[in-house]
Amino acid sequence: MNKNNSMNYWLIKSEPSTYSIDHLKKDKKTAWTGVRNYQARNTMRDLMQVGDLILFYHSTANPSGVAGIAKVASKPYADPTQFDKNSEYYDAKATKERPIWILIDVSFEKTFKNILALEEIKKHPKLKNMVLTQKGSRLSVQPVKKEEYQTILQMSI
DNA sequence: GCCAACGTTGGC
DNA sequence: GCCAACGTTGGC
Repeated sequence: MNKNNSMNYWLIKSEPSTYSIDHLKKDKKTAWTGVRNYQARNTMRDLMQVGDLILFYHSTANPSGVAGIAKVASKPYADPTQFDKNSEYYDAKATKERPIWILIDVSFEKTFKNILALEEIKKHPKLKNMVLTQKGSRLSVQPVKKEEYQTILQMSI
């Protein structure tokens, strides 16, 4: 567990055709279901803390980019879809006693006036080392440095 | 639609 | 434990 009380920053990806920032705005809060990657799971389980701020990223979109801000709204708990036989995220190896997939709730914070396109993010010298802009990076839940977060916010105005 | 890069699976 | 094959992600 992360014992340090300072705020951390994150980025989560979603395809807007499946779940966009507008969906989150309408729902106000949602369980971030369906993450089936261990590294992303570990980030949600071990590192994210209630109140941390999250860049909400639209992938496979026109354009792809950061669409707004969300917030960590719960402690980690078992992703209910792993137990649901009718869900595309069902995992036969998971049990209630030993869940495999852990998630957090995310709540809506704000939508950017304009999507901050990946192209713009890649151009900015301060964002060269973001996990997002690394070649081949596919992580759907990833850490963002405070400086990177602040740079993104400034660019979004 | 293409395809590079990545993570996972499973044979050995 | 290695690594080829496969499925997925996600930019373009």
